[in-house]
Amino acid sequence: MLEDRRLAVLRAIVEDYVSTHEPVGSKALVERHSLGVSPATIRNDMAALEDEGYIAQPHTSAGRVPTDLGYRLFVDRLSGVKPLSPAERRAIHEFLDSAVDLDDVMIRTVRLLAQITRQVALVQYPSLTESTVRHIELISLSPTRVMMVLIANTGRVEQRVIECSGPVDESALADLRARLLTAVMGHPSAEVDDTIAGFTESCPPELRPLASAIVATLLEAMTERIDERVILGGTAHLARYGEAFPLAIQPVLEALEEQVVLLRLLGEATMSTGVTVRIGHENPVEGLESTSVITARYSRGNKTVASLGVVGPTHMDYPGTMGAVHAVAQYVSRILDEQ
Amino acid sequence: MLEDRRLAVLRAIVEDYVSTHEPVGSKALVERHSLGVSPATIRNDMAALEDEGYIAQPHTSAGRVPTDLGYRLFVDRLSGVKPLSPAERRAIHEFLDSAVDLDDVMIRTVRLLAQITRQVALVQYPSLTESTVRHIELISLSPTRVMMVLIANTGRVEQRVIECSGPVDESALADLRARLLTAVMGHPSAEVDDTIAGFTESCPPELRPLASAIVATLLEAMTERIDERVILGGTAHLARYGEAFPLAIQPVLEALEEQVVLLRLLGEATMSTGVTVRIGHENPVEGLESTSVITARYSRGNKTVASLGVVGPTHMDYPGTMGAVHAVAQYVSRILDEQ
DNA sequence: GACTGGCACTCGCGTCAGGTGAGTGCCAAT
DNA sequence: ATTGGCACTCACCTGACGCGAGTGCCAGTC
Repeated sequence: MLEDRRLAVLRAIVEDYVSTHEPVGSKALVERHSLGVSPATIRNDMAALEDEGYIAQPHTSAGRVPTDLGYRLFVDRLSGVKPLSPAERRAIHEFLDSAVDLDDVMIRTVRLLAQITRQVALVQYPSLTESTVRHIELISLSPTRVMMVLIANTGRVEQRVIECSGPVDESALADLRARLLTAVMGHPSAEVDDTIAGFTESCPPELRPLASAIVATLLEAMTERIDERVILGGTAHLARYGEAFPLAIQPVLEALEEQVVLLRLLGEATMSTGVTVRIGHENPVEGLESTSVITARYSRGNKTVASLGVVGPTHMDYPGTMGAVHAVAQYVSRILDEQ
Repeated sequence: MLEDRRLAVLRAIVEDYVSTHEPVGSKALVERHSLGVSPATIRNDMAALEDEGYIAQPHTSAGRVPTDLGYRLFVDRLSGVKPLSPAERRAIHEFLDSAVDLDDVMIRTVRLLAQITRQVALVQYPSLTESTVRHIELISLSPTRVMMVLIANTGRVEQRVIECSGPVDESALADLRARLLTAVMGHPSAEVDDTIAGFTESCPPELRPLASAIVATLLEAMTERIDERVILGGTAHLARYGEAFPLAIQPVLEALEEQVVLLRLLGEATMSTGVTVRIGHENPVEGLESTSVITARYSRGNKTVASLGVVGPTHMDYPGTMGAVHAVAQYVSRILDEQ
């Protein structure tokens, strides 16, 4: 009972602080929420919450502000995931449905997510490891240069140029292409390592130098570039906070420019299902200590392929943002399935 | 003579203001630059410069600050383009030389440019119109879906998926591919419109439906997506200005998120040679009224293919930035030529 | 034992006055 | 044309002051 009200107070504090961005005091709290008790009682609860580390005062004689720990408790126990309105769902659907190819889906997704959450949005391209090889094409650019185009079933395309030691004729290339296709087509990229193991040796001797160059490039494309691309949108929202807030935007912008960082943010979401929330210091990335990151995985069929999410100040609307991220991830999965 | 000194004063004001970011007064001016006259004289010159609109006072009893017009005069008549140091040139060369493909060249370029100018950098992908078609590949993804991959001599690759009304067999596809190649290979993309004019009719009747779908997609890829991609780097530099400066970063970030805007910035550079500078209100883009944009074209062979540049506050180091943009454009051209 | 009203205390913040100094415009003198 | 001198203007800093929101604590009540 007592415990219950304390949690209700915490919830009220988080909600008020998120909407006003100002420290919230006991009096304002009883006015805005019908808690049925007096400010003095609230003060006692607040003191307890502060002892336990869920809230803090910026300075004596100021209201309370939730700590990272407070947000954590709020997210874990006090709030659900706010579903989007039917109108919003419809808007998402229409917006994403008119995408023409994978690039377009990704770009539209990142814009959409930034727009509805009013935060910085991140979208990771479908990963090659989780996808299967749909086609490999070898195209001769010049006598000694071959371009390899790798197409995954997610629609993603990787291209690589291979420099050959000697001239390559078209028929050899066609032969190799056919052999490669039977070796890897339909296999998950992750297995290509294995399926391609004896490939070079299985070719006639005169093709082997080229074959081994191609295999090397293929493996490189498969492993090194995995998950490589993340796109970013809505960075302008970072500047919306009227300065002064504990959100110096420079380190955040710097962090967001590093692909590696973005990949860590999206990749380390452990929960395989649902929405992952990382709050303030829980973030593994320097520069993002005062931001929260909300991510969700999206999938193709029943395979998880990649993640998307948003980055915003710790004092964000968690239920709403989580709902939006979740919904967008679902819709992206649906779009990918349709293709 | 008198005219000469006035210009020298303007130059000194611009230089001081750029380095200190504080309004510059007559006394400080004679101290820092050996102008050989007294502060009072300088004050007269300043009054004249103010009348002519080259400088302004933020408020009475403050020093002077250059206006957009002042910077314009400075750039046009008072400053050259500062060449980079040999060390910098070497660094550029090494950094760009290790790029492995076109994407890599672009990404490295934008990072490099952002780093050496300490501004926001823009790099446009080589345009298709200015390039020639090196290869077209048709790949069947499923019985009714064909992917077209278009490769330009710049290394740029465009892919499109074509939905067919009925099933397509491999041999028909191979036939079409061969016909397409003879029709457009080696032609500048701009001419493809013409060279492809009678293509559909030249095919045997049973291929025509597919042929016309492919031609439509090809033309669309050629025209609609022309120049489409610009990449951005170093946005964190925007946050470097200690607030308060007449550079509200939110509108700038918003403007920079629009591909259309970026393309206008890079595309409208009229001078075909050298470096283009657009200062403050000269910018055609809303949100960038208090920034300057410095761009240069880069080329492949002797054909201009696209532009790159930087965006920064009007009070930037023009000679240095112009030098850097120019040098990077040159190096990118060289890299493209080598490929 | 939980809740409440009352009360003294803290301290950030906005306002105001006064002083300082950089910078200016003007003018008479050279 | 240039210069030194001089009065004037403001932005900015500083310290004093009062206000008010918010707190912690305590004694009293149900």
